Amino acid sequence: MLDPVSRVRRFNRAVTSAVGALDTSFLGRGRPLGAARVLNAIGHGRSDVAEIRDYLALDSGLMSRLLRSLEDEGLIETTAHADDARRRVAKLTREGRREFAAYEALSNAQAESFLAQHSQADALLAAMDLIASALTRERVALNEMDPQSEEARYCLGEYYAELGRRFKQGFDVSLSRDPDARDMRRPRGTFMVAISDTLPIGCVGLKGTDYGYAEIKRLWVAPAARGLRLGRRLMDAAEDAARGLGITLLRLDTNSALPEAGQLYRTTGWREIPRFNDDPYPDLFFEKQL
Amino acid sequence: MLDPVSRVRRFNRAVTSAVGALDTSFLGRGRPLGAARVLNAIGHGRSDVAEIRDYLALDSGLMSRLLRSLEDEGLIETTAHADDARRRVAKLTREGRREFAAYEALSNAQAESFLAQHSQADALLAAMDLIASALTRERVALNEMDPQSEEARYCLGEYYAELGRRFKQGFDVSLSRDPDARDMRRPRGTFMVAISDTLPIGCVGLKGTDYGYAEIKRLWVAPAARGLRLGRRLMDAAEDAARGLGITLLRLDTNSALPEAGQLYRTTGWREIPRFNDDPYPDLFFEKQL
DNA sequence: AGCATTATCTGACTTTAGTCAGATAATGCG
DNA sequence: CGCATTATCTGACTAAAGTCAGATAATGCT
Repeated sequence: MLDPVSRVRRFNRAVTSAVGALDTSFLGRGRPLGAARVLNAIGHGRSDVAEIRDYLALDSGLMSRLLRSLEDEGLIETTAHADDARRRVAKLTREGRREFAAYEALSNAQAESFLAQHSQADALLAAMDLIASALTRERVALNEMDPQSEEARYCLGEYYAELGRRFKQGFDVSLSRDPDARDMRRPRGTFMVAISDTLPIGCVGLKGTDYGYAEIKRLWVAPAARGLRLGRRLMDAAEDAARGLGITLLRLDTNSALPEAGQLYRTTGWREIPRFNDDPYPDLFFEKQL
Repeated sequence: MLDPVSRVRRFNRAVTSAVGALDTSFLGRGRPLGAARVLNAIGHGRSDVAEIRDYLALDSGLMSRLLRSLEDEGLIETTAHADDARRRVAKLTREGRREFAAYEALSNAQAESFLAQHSQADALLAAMDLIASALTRERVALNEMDPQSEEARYCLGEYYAELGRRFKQGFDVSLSRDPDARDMRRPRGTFMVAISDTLPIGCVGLKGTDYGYAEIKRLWVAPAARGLRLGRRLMDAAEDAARGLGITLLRLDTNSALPEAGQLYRTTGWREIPRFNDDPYPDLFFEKQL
């Protein structure tokens, strides 16, 4: 009744029936679920037929027929791939875009009505983020992105907000040594964002310097994604990128108010060194030889 | 990307594919999903054919055929209902119980492996409870139960633990006037447990006294179920039960460290009165004329 | 008793999903 | 160039799910 396994199974049952209702909504537009799923995959930017087939785990014969039926409806057009005429590329027609928008509106309305029904939406959303992150853990992509991209800026904003909450004295970016975006772009450095199904849930910056080492900056993992060893994955990726750039020495600074960060560094080959900058926030300094 | 609707939709996607995997596990025993679902419904105690059909939303023709195929496999037996020979009642045979147990083992193993894969299981379970409660809110049953039943004792244990956390001085049941279970059984009183799909998520006691009034005791709502107005439902049910028992005056005591409780009482027709007992914990006393 | 209602069953469908063995055409590579 | 490989398509299936119009028998109600 109250053991963890029962609780997981209760969640499964609750969600299965809710998701069932969600699926049937996709049937509200007079189209079989398979065709609707393909249309939506195309609408969400997947154009390569093989990619869609792979994503939706469809047999090639079935896929071909579904594409044909969407073509007959006038919702998509397929053309040969520019580089490889065996492959086909699908895109929405004007009418297909309209139909896709209708599905999007349906999904949005469903999500909105769910939110409207529940007063404690914040707690609910946090719980949903946590579960979604856990379920998609193995599908988290680490993408190199511009430090001024929308995704990167979102992560940094969350990062600063968290520092503000966790430092006794708060956190003001302008007092800190905010790294120049140019130092976190190739060839001087890089910036990586962990994306879980479109949602940014973590980041790390590699900042080039002129002093014979590079710095790790802005390591952040969304609260909903903690415990999934994402911090370690981000650090590994940053170190790999550094090696690729010919960097042999890394440094970073952190604060003892972030014990999980210090713990991560200590267990992954970093050693504590004396202060190497005059930033007012950090009180711990590390170095790692690659 | 980060708006609430996107977050809900991300959760839906994550859970849909996870649930898909769950469904296919039901196919591992050489039986179509429909038949497996019916077998499991019967195994979980649903015996009335009409009830199962309703629960699984099956057409009567389809249902009939699924029952036949399970009968042919020797997993179930159907008999006419004792009171109404038109209705049929299905129950598992010995072999059916064995097969059902195999499905149960599969589900448990799946839940266990999910838990094993995730280090922060406590946070994950709390999030799952919250979501499951929200999704099944309209299906929460208020059952009259013995105050010494397993479900009731679970609720009371959680209730005491929460008082311990929220009272500055902690909470020790033995110092409080722990109501005698007999006073919370008919005809003197009653005890109700809110059950969401097998999980107790709230309770309330109605305690009879010899002083011309009854008391409301042990009103508790699980953290995962707050915000769903369950406290109000429990109170309404307790008041209804009191009316049914011919009780016309209710009293209760509470503590100002539980502001949401005081708020609930004040907005539902209770008025504050002077202390009417010598229990060391409460500092607020209410009364309501029915 | 007579008649409408109800629960289930049966037969005759259709639709959707999925499988599999080739066919066709483009590409990569020695 | 020739041949293996690859991506897609077509035809010929099967299985599962679902629909619908009666048939059958028990029940409720007057």
